[in-house]
Amino acid sequence: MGRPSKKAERTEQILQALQRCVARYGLEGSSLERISEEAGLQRSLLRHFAGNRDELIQQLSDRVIAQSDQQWAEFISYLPEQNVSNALLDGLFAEDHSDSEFILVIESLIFAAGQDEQLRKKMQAWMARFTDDIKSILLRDTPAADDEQLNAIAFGLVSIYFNLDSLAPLNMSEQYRPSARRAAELLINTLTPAAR
Amino acid sequence: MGRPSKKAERTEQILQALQRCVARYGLEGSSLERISEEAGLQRSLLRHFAGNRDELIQQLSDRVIAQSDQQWAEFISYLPEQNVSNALLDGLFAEDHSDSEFILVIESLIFAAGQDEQLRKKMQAWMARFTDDIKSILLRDTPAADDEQLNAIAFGLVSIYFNLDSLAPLNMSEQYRPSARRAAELLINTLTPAAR
DNA sequence: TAATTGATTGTCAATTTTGACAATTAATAT
DNA sequence: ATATTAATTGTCAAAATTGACAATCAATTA
Repeated sequence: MGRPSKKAERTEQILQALQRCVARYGLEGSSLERISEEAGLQRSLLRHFAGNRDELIQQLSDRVIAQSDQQWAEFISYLPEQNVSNALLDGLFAEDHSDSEFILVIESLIFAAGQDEQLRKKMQAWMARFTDDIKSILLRDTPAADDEQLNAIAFGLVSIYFNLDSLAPLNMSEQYRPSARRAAELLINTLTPAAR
Repeated sequence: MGRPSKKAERTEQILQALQRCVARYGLEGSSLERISEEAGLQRSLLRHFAGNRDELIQQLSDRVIAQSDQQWAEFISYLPEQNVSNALLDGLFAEDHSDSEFILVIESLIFAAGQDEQLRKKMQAWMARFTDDIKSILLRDTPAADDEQLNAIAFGLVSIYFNLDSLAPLNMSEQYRPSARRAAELLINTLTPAAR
């Protein structure tokens, strides 16, 4: 009995606000005041539902990583059996799929990982998963590919993908998107030149 | 007459400290306290020599951009006439040339540009210069190259270069450096496949 | 030596940020 | 209706951050 708990939805509300703030002002720039304003909740409620500052950041990183893993897994599961490289390009560089806010948060977390041992390990593992997954996707079209070359291409794709969204604060993402997509294409085609 | 001014050296001292702090804690995380500690000067002296917070950031961005332009111009001037692409790769991805601190500051500035009109314009121009310069370098080896492809490759190289250093907080730069270099090589070779 | 310029130190108040908790209000079950 | 659970509001103090300025000390020139 008793009043029903809103902890779940409130926490969601708070973490979403935190995510928006981090994408705009960075981790250090996201004061509890700003977050509470963004969430439309009193600052006391942040503490009540989500704990203090450290706990908030902890939860944010867990949440972002989990979200990323889930969306990425979903994306992979929908990839076609053949011609998977094109679908990968679409997924990474289609305008309507892009979520620069999300990537900006990831990058903020990577940056902050320099001062946080735990966070560093989390983000290291995340990054390794990401590149490994791209490698296995690429392997579907070219099972005999050289591993070193796969590493290079996977890293290149991740770089281009990240860099494109990291230009969002400059309002240059859309200007560079075609170049980004084409560069990624060029990279992939070094693996399967016949697929042109 | 009067006591000789140390403004020049002190300002240099302060901006170097600020640069180190920004690379580690980000712009918002670089409090005057931290900067003064890093510089080994009293906080009052920061204000005395370099002004308030906004002026500090202003000067940092001007300084970083000027430094970048100068070093980059120097680098370009030393490039060979032929086989320039290899020299470019060495310059961008040789371990001993790498200056991740510098790139982390650039990235912090790009991020902060989202909330600062002036800074945004500066960094937009900086980015445009950077990619344009890379394009003209690539043109030396392959004067007849397609412009769209050049744009793509230039953006790809910049992305790989940036991304590699942005992994510095994860201690993964060295792990990924060979892949980065090779990916860049693959991209360039799409322009001059004969040069393999 | 005296005057002058500027570095250096120290202090103070205003503002922001954070953490903690008490008091109140709302929703549910018995 | 009442007890219970938890959301919500409000307040307070501690700490951190910043801006401003006064006072002192150091180096130079006339």
